[in-house]
Amino acid sequence: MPYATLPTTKTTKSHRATGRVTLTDVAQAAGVSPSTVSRALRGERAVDPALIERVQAVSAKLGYVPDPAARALASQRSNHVAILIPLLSNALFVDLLDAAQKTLRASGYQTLMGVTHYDASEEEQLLREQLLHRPAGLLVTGLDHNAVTRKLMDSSLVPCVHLMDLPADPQAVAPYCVGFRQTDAGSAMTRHLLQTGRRRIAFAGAQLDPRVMQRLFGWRSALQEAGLYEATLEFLNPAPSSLALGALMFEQITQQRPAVDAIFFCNDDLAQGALMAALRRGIAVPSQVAIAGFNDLTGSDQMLPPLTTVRTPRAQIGVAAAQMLLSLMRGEEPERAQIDLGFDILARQST
Amino acid sequence: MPYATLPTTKTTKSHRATGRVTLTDVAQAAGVSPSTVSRALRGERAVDPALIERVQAVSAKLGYVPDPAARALASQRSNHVAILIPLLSNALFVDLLDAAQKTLRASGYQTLMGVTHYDASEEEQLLREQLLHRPAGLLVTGLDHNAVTRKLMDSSLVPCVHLMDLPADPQAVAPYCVGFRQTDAGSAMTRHLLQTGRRRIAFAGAQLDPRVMQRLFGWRSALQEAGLYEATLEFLNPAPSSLALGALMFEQITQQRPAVDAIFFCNDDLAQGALMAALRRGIAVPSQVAIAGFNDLTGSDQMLPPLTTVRTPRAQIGVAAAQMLLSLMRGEEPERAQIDLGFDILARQST
DNA sequence: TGGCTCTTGGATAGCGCTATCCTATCGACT
DNA sequence: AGTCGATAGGATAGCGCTATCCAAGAGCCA
Repeated sequence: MPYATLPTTKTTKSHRATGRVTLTDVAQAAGVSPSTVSRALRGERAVDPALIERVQAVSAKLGYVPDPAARALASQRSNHVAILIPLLSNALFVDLLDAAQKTLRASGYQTLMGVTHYDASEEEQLLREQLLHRPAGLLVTGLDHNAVTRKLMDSSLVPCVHLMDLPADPQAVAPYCVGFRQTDAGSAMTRHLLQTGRRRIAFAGAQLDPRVMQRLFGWRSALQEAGLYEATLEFLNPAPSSLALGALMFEQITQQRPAVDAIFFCNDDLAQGALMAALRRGIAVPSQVAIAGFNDLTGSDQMLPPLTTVRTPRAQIGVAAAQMLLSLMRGEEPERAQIDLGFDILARQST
Repeated sequence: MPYATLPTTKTTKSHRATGRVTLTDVAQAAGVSPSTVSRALRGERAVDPALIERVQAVSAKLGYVPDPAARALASQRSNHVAILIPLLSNALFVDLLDAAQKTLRASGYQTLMGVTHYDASEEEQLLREQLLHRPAGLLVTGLDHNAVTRKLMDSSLVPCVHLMDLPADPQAVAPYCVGFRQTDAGSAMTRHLLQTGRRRIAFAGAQLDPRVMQRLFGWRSALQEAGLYEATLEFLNPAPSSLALGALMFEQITQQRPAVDAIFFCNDDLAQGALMAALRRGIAVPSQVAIAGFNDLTGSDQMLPPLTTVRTPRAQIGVAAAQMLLSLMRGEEPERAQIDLGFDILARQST
């Protein structure tokens, strides 16, 4: 092994030695070149199986761990995956984050979280910062981004998967998406309410992000089909969702439109608040007014009465999107650019 | 400007050129050395103010942005701050994360999140991974860690602030902590229940993490002081907290010990579930049994009746801890190693 | 004026890897 | 045999920055 006998025993430490076990240390101990160690440990190119084993053994013995910064600098790729979500105050996105993060970590990726607060320019800024770290992949919520953001995503060449939404065209070959059809979910719930005999079905939406708007469109089209749509049945409030806002909206709706016999809230936070308000007011649910929510958040099954809602596969979306991203990062082409994970109508006692 | 006239106009691009605007580009354009650019932009050492201005102008014109990987490699310090929290399924920690993340980002730090699932060895593994990125700082939840984890934290020399808990000794000079006294909060709530005339006050705890245990100790000591402590008033369940579990525990307690006139739940998830269970069962709160929670989570004020709870300053803890960490990362010594942000008893109608 | 420190800018060697180019070897096929 | 291509290992130049050492000049005092 000629390599080990080269003048490698320099005892004069550099003036910037860090004490870290480096790839070169492993190479010397194993009697091979740094290139070989690098290749053996990364499974890059063809390396003699016996050598791979030797290198792995030596590397384990020395406790060698690659330096991510050096790797990122040399290869122009880090082991970070950036994920952009609108809010941490909505359990929906936290579940998404949790699932994606867990899946990515299992494959050795670090998650860089960015919170956009539903602000396109903040999203742009965050993306800019995160691209500096040359992430190996990108997970972003939704399909609506400003032009600069889209351009950044495209020109960075970083693999990217969109969460929650699907493009209108089911045959689209781009972009990569994992989610479900918000519009369909909106009309499905509305149809469920129609089936239970409701005729004046209000829609209550907060935050008014793209997904809420799609649910609104779904509700509209279902009501229009039934010939029961009225613009005054729409109650929209741009404030963030909360139980308190749900309670407030419930009181507004029941006062302004006493004839309303069902309210479809754009998410469970609002609906839970409405149920509590109904209890306080002594308004019977569902006999006086039916209440439906969206997302099946924790606690919705514990309400009085238990809340009818749409169960959305958010954890599955996080996992599937992470898996799709992992395959993209391996350079593979997923069979489908879009994955529709569907939804379920959970008909409980509030409707 | 001699520097600009050096043989710097080599048009033969390297075979690995990345197209990025580098510090060297800025140096050439500004007619100074790379060292000067580096120093001018980082505010390191003394640099002629006029030069600083020129460098900044040139750097802005060229759109120069430092490469974090190169920086991390050269300086052995990244702009990452690692934060370890037990769970994402508990809003408490998400609020903490949100606040800390926001504060750190405003100062140019990227947050690396790690979820320990209350598992000491998972915490150790996460810390190990995160230390590889040579974080500039560390935020960890709680003071209880296994020996290896503590050793890793110490020997890494990375500034570290602990969240939520405070050491028993109020005069301790280490470690750095931001939180409040869980034990005191536990006894304060118990005393509040005693003041409202309750005599048989049960404690219901889930998850049984160190903070829950401290609240338990606080409850115990307050009851012992009042001469009302009985071991059979303790109801502990290691499962994670949830509304459903709260409902279950409420039913168990009211069945096993019908004479109990108050239940102090270790957190609001459980307490909210208990309130809903009471509604379902027709058990009057607070007249038959008082119910108290902990943390003042979202929705607790919307319950029927509104939930008495302990308002904990979790967002403030996140901000203050991040600020303390920022000053430590600047090399400053905080005036106090511990910051006690206290708590409030929110006496609402459930007690 | 000589020698001293104190400032300020420049030169350069890494930080620890990977990408790229090169070389040696081995078959396989003319 | 001779050529060619494929395979597997080695050598080395960066990746883009910062830390360290140096040098030149300024200011100061005896």
